[in-house]
Amino acid sequence: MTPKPPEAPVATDLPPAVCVCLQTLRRRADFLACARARKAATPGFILQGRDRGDGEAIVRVGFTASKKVGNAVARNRAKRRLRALAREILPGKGRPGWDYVLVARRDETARRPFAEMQRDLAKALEKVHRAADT
RNA sequence: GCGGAUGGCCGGAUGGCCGCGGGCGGCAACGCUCGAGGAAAGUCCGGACUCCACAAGGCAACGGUGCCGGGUAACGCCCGGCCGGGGCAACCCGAGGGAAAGCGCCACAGAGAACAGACCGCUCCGCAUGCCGGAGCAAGGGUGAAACGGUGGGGCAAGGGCCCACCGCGGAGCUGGCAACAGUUCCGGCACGGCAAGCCCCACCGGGAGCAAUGCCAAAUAGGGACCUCACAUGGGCGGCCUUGGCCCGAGGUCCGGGUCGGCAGCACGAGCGCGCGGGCAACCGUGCGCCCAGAGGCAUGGCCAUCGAAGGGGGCGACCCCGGAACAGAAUCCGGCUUACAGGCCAUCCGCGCGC
Repeated sequence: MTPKPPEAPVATDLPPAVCVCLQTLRRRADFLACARARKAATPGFILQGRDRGDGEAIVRVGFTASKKVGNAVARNRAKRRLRALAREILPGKGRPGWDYVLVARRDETARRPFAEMQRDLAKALEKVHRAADT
C-alpha cells in the first residue's frame, strides 16, 4: 500500500470552470471515422481521435470493447474504467470540436494502475493533436 | 468423535471523496431517493402479451409426451406413491404404455439366436467288434449380453412338464387401495427370448411468428389524391384523319392518406415479495397485515482511498505474527421451470460405526 498524501486527492486538479459537455458517440459511422483518423497506442488502451470540422465546440467520446477483451463482465469493467478516465481528463485536455474513441485491451485495461492510465491518456492526446497540427 | 445421506441458505463488510442511470421536488443552483443475479447465462420446455391465419367440430399428416394420484395459468416442471435395480442404512438411480397387430435387427463366439438345433456327449440294438451302422435323448460340458422355464423328487435303457411339489408365467375370482399396484385362493399347461432411444400401434397434447412483436404522434425532401384560384397564351400528347369542342402535361394555396429520420407507448403493481394464521404428509392453496423492489436504448449500477476481512501460503512449542486478498459471473418485454458454471462457508434433519454415562 503506497501511502498517499491525503490533501492531494486525484480529482481536485481538474479545471473547475470547464463545462463538462461530453457527449457519447452513438453511430457506427462516427466510430469508423475515428478509426480512420489519428491513433495513439498505450499499454492500457488505444486512443483514436479526429476533428469533426463541423464548427460545433462540443467534445464527444466513444468506447469500444470487443469480444477480444473477454466475456461480458470483462468488457463492462473495461468500458467503465475508460469512462471514468474520460470524465477526468477529456474536459481539460480534449479539444473542442473533436471526437475521441477509447479502445479497450484484454486484461491491461482492467489491470493497469489508474494513475498511470491518466498520464497515458494525457500523453496520447498530445500525440494525436500534434499529428493533426503538422 | 469419525464417516456418510438429504434439504435449504449465504456467497465479501463498513465508511469517505468524485461520478453514472431512473424517479420525486425545485425557475434554477441543487436536494432526496432507488439502482444486477442465484444463476441476470444456455435459449431447452411451458405460459402471459401482440400481430397474422382459421374461427363449431371431424379426418389426415407432422411434432411432442408416456407407471399412478395430486399441484399448477401451463409444462417435458414439482410433490406424494407404485414397480424394478443399487446400498448394512439414511437414501439414491430408472424416457418406467404396447413385443400372445405387423415389419425389421440380434455383431463376435457358438451345434443352434426364433415357428429351433446337435459340436463334445449319454443310452439301447445290430453285427463284419470298428475312428462301424441304426434308433432314441437334450439332462451334463462348452459359447454368448441373451440358449426355448428354474430347484428338488419320482420315473426311465438313457432322458425329457413325461408326472408331482414349490417358484416363475398366464387366466379367473376375492380382499385392501381413488389408482398404479399389493396380498391371497382356484384353474391351466409349459404354450409366450431381447430391442419400441429402428419402424410401428395406442392414449393424450399441439395453428404460425415474435417486443427489432405491435400501436400512436410525426419534420425536411421527393412523390400520390381531392378541392379552389390563376394561366388557359405558345408548345406537346389523347380520341384513325381534318375543323370545332373536350381532357391531360403548368404555377400558387388549402386539406387528406401513406410514410423515412426522430419521439412516445408497449416497459415493470406483478400467476409480485415478506411476515403471521388456517388447510394439506407434501408440492401447494386460502386469508390478514405490511412493502414497492433496476428499467437503459452506445446500453447506468463506476473510479480512487481508508478500516476490517474468509480460503490459501510461510514462521513459531504456543498465544500469535507475516504474506495474501475473494468463486461463477453483468439485467434488456415479463413470468414458471429445466440445464450448465461456481472459491469458500453456514444451518437443519437423518443413517452407520466408535467412546462415555
